[in-house]
Amino acid sequence: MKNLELAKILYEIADILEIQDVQWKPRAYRKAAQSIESLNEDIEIIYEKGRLKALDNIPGVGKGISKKIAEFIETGKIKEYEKLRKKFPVEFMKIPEVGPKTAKKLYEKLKIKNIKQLKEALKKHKLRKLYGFGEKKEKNILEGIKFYGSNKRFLLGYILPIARDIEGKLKTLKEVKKISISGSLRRMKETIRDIDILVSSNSSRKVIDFFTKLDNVKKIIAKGSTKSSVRLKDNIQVDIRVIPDKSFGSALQYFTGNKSHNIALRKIAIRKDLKLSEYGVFKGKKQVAGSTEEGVYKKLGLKYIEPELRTDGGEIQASLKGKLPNLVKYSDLKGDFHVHTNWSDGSSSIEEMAKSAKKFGYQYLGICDHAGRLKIATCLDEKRLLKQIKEIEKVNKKFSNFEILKGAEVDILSDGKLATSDKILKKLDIVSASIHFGFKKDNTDRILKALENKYLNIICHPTGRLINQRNPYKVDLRKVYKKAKENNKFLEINSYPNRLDLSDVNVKEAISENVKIAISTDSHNVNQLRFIELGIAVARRGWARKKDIVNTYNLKDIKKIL
DNA sequence: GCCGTTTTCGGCCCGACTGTTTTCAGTCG
Repeated sequence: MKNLELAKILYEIADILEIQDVQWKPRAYRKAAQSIESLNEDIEIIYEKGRLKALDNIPGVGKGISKKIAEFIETGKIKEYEKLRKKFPVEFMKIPEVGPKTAKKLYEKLKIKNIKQLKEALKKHKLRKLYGFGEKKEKNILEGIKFYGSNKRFLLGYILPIARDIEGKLKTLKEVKKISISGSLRRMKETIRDIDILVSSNSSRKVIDFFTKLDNVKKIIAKGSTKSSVRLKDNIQVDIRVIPDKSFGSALQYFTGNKSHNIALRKIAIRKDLKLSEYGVFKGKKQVAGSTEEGVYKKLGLKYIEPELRTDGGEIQASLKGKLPNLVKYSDLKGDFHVHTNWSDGSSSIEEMAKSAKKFGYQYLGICDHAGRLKIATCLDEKRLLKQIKEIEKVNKKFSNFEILKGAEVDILSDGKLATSDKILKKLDIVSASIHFGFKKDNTDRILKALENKYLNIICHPTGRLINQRNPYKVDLRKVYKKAKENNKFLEINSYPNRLDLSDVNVKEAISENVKIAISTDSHNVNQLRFIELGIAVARRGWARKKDIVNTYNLKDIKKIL
């Protein structure tokens, strides 16, 4: 699967074009890149099935970019990109604080070609000589380099399809008896360092040979008779381990982890005069469990623990006492509350989004385009919002057993007021509100004030963090939980891969305060509806039950509640 | 380079914040 590799190239083309002060194209390339990294399907398969026309159908991809994608799939390269990357170092703009103008100056005025040279130049204070550069800027760029260098984890949402693709290919081998993704990926951790795959088989060599020859492998790091590691072209490491079938359960348990969960289990085994390893549960030399995970937990006197809970964060005690939560299931959701359309910064139409949501098996879809007066992301002003309400009413007539909920994602202004007037909000089925600026302040009072608005339903991405990019703003969540509970408001788990906000830890706190949670994707095109599983995973990692999640309610009930 | 609310040509994200050159350039969301 080459989706991520291709997306990275398109992002880099955008950066270089921006350095050259090319108008509009950077935007187009970035939009296409975003769209491609969100795809669930292998871009090569899309091309194989539908050629250029199918590529052109991807939101944000048109005549020009689809040709470049085809070139990439057929030759492994994009000529234009190869040409561009010779003109400017592609890495510079990935450093926070370094934008197109700075990147250009570094290269043209100081002849700096890579990050190593940039570090040296910073040490020698060479940047100070440039117009507009001072002490602070120098310090900020240094910190930016540090951040960029330490940022080696991949986002769950973009890794899952790649891992499942590999899993699917391995499954076609007749030598593969059982197979599972394991490690942090199976625990659905928000970021992933590598992909771990576990296979049971009697002919491990054949499995490993096949694995190391997968078409996207860039480098074989290690290859033995039972395990192997490779690096894919998009730099993700994949580890495979092949074990005998009778040990599949215990190995899956072991390789799923996490480490301290495993240590705790082994201690329990010792107390019971048993031994637990990846090969099984043993009484003396006799294997007494290990072919299934359930069997392993049972033998240790534990109720089965879902992978998402395995953090040694109280799940083992809960399991011993039979007090594990009945977690919300991936199939429990009846709708999505927060998606965008081409009325604001999304790229699919209202009808396209609704059709896809219905195909997803949903009963409802909340369209919450940006609304306000700030004009960020082509916000809807009140006039256009009213017009969109009319349009949704019209589109709704085309559906049965499904309803588009009229909504908006309204900006929370600096004083905590909402950017759209109550008169308009009153007409909506669902009102979401978000902080989109002022991240450096303490935003507690601002959110508390917003929670007082009588038409508000949901606070979106309540902490504002962006994984690997931006820390959460200051906010006293305990006060937010309390007020949300009092005023009957919901807090969002935003499922977008780099948000996952609230986080698992926050969710656990919130539901212990009896706050209801809304899981939404914040989709900007039809392909992003799939992100919902990331949000559900966060909920599960936060011990949420079905009743804690409002979009497990059916259409009739949710309309009443809203 | 993409796309279509009215548009197949002509729009497309603008304001906050930071740091520095003290009046605005650059970055970010």
